[in-house]
Amino acid sequence: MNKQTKKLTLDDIGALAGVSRATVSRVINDYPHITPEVRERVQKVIVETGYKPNKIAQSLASNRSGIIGLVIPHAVQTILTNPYFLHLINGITQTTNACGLNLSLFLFHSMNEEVQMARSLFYTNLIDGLIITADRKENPFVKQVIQHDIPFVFVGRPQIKVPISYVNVANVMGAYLAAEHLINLGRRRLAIIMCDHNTAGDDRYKGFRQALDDYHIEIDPQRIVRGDFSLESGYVAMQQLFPTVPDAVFAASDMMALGAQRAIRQAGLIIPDDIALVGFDDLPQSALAEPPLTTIRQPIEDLGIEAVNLLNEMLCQKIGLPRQIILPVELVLRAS
Amino acid sequence: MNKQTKKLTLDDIGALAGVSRATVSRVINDYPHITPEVRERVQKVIVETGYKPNKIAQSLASNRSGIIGLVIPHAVQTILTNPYFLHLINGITQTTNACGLNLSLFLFHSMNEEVQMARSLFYTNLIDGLIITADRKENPFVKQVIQHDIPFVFVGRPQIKVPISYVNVANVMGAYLAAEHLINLGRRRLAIIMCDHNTAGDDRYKGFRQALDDYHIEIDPQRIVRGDFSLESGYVAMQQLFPTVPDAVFAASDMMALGAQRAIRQAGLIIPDDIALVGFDDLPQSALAEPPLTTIRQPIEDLGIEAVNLLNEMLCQKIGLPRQIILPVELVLRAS
DNA sequence: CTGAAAGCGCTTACAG
DNA sequence: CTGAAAGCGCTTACAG
Repeated sequence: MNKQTKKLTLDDIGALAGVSRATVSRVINDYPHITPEVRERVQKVIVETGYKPNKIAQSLASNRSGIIGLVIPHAVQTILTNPYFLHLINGITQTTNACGLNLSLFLFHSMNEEVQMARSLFYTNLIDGLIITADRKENPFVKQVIQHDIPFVFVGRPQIKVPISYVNVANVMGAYLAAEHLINLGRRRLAIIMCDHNTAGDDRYKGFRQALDDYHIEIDPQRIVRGDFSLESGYVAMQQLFPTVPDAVFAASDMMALGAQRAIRQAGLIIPDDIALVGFDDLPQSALAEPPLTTIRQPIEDLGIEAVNLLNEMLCQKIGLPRQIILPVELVLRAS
Repeated sequence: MNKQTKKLTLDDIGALAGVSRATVSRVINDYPHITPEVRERVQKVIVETGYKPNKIAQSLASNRSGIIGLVIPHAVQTILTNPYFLHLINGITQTTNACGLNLSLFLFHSMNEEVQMARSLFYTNLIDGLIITADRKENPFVKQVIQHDIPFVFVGRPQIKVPISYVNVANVMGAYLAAEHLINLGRRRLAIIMCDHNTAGDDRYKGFRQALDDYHIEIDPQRIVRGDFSLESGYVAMQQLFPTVPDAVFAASDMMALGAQRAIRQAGLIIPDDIALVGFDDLPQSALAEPPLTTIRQPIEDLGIEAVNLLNEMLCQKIGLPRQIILPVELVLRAS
């Protein structure tokens, strides 16, 4: 059955339909000026034979592979515990599937691997464009990619002065909303578990401070502690915070908030009675936490969708200048 | 700079090195019989120019794209909450990177998408081989893929009678170990939260029953309840179990165990004093649970590594017949 | 509107 | 050991 049939080519279809291979190619590529009857005849043969063009040959001839790469710089620790990437990939694949694009995954496990693979990414003509996650401030890909003429879109704001295309969520606004909410709750001894490993952390810190400024609330420097976005670091950070007796804590990520929550529980304190707690991300587990975590929801899946759409427009030459897309966030009220 | 340089071709390198393009191709592909000096001269030019072969052209000429596809049938719910896939992808990319293979991701969001994309997967010559996750018993890909001549490896045991290649963990043995551990703890009122959505669930149930048989322990049918591998389902299942007063529960997945754990805590019971609880998977969050969850660790990352290696051998024609690889699991002692 | 032909950048028998 | 040449299966000016 299928196993024996030789692979059909454009010429075969042309012969069967009584036209040239050029014409078959044109109907496949929706070239407009074709006599309707001819088009129909060809399409009939294509359907009957189940012909599918050889994508590799198409790529070589058209200089377009239809493959985009998702680059996740080495951050294994993060990726393995963080559902963020799953949501992102979900949004991305949804959109590539819809656009007829192929998604190639470049996940690096060491700095070395990163450097090695970068070259083959840029030079081998396999990939039409790149979506790159901006996970750290010092992202070597940022510098490398802008020196080449491969189209790319960052997910998250990269730390760089030149204008480039990226999609991001409103981190500053989100943190502002979180702080404002805590203030509206009547809390005044606000604390923050921040993280300055990437620009998202920076922006969230900025939004938090902005809200305090706007509401003329002072913050004790002792109530500003750092984590690394992980649950463990949130746990430790919260313990550093206890001596300062905060009545409200904003954790710059849900994972850290979940860690803080555990420390709070173990200290015998009640959320939100003793300490109000707000996270950032709205991970699936946050809704399931005990008590459910109030947090800032960011539309991670949409980030993936928008990234692909933006890149796709760049590939179709519809866009010249770098473009930035900022997606809104929202406060999700739960325990606090 | 880089932006202006025209892309080099084999001919360019040949001209620069004073040899034909065929020779350059041969040194690039490590063809053995080449005069050392010629090889060196060519390699020098390649390094100096930073030449990288066009992969698309290589693919067309060699009929080998170097791209393998990871197919995740539509199971969005699962994938989004389950770190399993992240570990798997991590193992897979580690190995594809090392082998010089490219990984293309095929994640489906509906049955319809699955059917549509399947054809282009099989017929467009883009993909050399497939790694397919066997997430459900009714996996339409199983039937489709075996009708084509594309090499493939399943991750997990598919429900099918014909012999095919797959990598799997010792589910039966793992569940046996779990039950045996509970028995050794002196428990006799054993219960199981099972799931029959896929063969992993079946196998775990089987191993559990086997241990009970071997130790001549009866099980009250009321103590056999079902979930769907999710936390919520484990929570609900545990509540069904309370009336049967079990002193030990084996949950066929950590997510279900975590749900059960919550139900147990809310019922005011203590783990392991009142109820011993064992899960299966060893997710990152299981070690962080309160109390830490005793579970069966499965080497998910290794599953990815072995899958790629097996597929790669198939692609290199080193292997003819279908092969099955079963990776060991181990009991991880924590609270229970 | 359609076809003949060149070309995309490689690989690989076939000679020598 | 190395080169000339054909070929992989498409796309796309160029004519007509």
